[in-house]
Amino acid sequence: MGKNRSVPTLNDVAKAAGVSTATVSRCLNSPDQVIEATRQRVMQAVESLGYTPNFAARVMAAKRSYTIGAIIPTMDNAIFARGLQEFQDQLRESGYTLLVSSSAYDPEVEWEQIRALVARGADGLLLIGYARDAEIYSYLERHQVPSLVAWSYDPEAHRPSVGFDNLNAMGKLAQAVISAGHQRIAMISGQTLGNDRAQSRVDGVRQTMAESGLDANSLTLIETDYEIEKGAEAFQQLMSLTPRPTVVMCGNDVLAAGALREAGRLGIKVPEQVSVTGFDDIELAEIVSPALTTVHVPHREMGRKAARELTAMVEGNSDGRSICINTRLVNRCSLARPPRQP
Amino acid sequence: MGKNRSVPTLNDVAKAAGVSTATVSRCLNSPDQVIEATRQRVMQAVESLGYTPNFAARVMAAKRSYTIGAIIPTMDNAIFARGLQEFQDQLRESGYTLLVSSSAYDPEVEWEQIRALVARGADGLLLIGYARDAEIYSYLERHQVPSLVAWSYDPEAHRPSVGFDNLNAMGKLAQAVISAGHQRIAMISGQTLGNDRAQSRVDGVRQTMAESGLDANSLTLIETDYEIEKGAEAFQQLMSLTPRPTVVMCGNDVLAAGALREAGRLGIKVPEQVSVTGFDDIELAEIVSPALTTVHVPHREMGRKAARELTAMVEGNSDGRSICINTRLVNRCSLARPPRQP
DNA sequence: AATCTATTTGTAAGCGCTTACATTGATAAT
DNA sequence: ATTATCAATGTAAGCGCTTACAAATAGATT
Repeated sequence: MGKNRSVPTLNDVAKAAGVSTATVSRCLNSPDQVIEATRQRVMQAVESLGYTPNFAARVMAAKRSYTIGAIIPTMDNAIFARGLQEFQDQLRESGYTLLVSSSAYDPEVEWEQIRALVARGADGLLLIGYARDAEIYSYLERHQVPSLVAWSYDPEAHRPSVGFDNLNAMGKLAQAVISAGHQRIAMISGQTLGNDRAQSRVDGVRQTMAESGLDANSLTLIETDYEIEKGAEAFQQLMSLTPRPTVVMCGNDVLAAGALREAGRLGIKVPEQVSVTGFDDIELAEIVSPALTTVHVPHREMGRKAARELTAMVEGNSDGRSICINTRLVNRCSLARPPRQP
Repeated sequence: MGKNRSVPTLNDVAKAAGVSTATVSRCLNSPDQVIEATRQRVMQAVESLGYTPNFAARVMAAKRSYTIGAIIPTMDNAIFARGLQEFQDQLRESGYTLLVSSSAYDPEVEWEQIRALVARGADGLLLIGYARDAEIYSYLERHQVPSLVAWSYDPEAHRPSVGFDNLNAMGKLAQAVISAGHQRIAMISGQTLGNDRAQSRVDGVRQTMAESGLDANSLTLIETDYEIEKGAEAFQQLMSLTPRPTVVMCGNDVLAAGALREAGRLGIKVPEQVSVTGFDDIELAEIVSPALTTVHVPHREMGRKAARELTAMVEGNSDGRSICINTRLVNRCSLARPPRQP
């Protein structure tokens, strides 16, 4: 009641309960080491003082934070949302808190965020894609913070990751495109610089073209940011080419949605005049019209498995395995045979 | 070199540079208190040891973290993404780091996240909407953590907020709906329990109906989660009613997108047979077809202003003002006059 | 030359918690 | 009864940093 109005500490609780701070700490962290009667007294004191442990102090003393950090390139569209939500839910079940920050696709910012999270005592980190300065990985190693790569899976990379094979997934889609009869293929990709996922998707298309006897160099490629608006702009450029490509493969559904919007605006019929494909199968893909033919990525499954793997690493139960998540083609309406040659 | 492989501390740096820890600390935090020569020596030591300050220790000693926390209801769709991105960018400019967590629209989880963020030393908190247990606010007060409400603005609530007037905004849209001639109005709302934004939007419609001489009780209301799928389900229910509503006003664009998708599936023409409206004007609104008539919320402006206000509060330059952001109607294609009575 | 002032640096006391180790008391084994 | 064993609790040493205060040094002022 008439007590000091400032935030109560462990010490205050100890005094109120007539025990030592050690006992209070034990009540909170390993209750079975404390006898029932004492525990009740302590908990009552905790309750009545409205005590909440100070995290900074706890982290410092215990060198453990039960916090996992994730740095994603952007929150601005739904690409990472679903997977991350599942990641968080799974972590919560295991008693971890997830802290997220976004790097806006800027490596400098990402560096900064990583330091911030590590300095804050994150027990582990989720990173998107492999491509980043080696210095970052050695920094993490020095600080003994386990990290897991997600959204990418590359058997060659000897670094734990839970993701999917971007190259093959896009390759399969390209296969479908080519078997539909397309030869003049264009692609709107995200920036490939520092983005292995984007790069692999481009490579996937090229590789499949080559395997199908097409000239991989004939791929018309535009790189741009992953934004609807940018997808629209790129599509417009592509449509002004002669001869026009008969299909526009997009690096993800967001770009494809932009392309589709622009097609509507230009009065170009999809898929009758031009086919368009996406990647990710986020909700958007089903909503646009025509609905997108795209690659389905089981984001939730990825999030769940990533959470399991990362907690295992943090708790010393795993050195970091890699898990490949299977993607699959989703045939909807935006891909068809090319129009008859005029 | 042959040094100890563990993480370097302030002390290590001090020794390496031949100064006291205080001097090193000053180099890092208020460089102008240290003479040039010393500073260089210290910075060199910092560099060569690869030193990064331990945040927990710093927070504990300084009682200041330069961290702002935000708890949003969901990351699963784009409603909060744009505003939050701008919020973060603005904070970064002022030297703050943003940590985000999502509550999945669950008050318990929100409570937990708030505690987590406060315990982690967040200097201030951004919360979405007013509606939450009074206990939370008093907890924040006791811990002296300034908090700012966003996405809502209610002159009656005497609590700092940067947001928009949900009631009026939706009221204006209802006005447009009614002047187009609609009388059988249905609404698909988000859950109103514990969500003042959703509640206000419903109230806005009802109030305007009453003012326009319609019976506010005649509003057919379905409450559901803010998901595309749910919007679709609700729309289907609504369409099986007799007489059918002539317009379906949705609590946000996500629900509206679901409604539109379902309309397509059912072969119901929008807006010829039924009109549909949204709220938020996220990118989705422009992409669906027909493009949504909706309420435009300047999310970036809100994010920016919220960041400014919250940092001012944290730095003691403001006791927390409230700022009202103006919304505006966006007329696109999904709202038209009701069909002639059959 | 003596004194004062301002600037730069050092000393050391915490910040609130965890945990290794010491202590206590009770029960079991001899 | 004596000793060994064990569970419950207490004692106190940090964890890595900031900052009030003290000390030292160098000019400026008289």
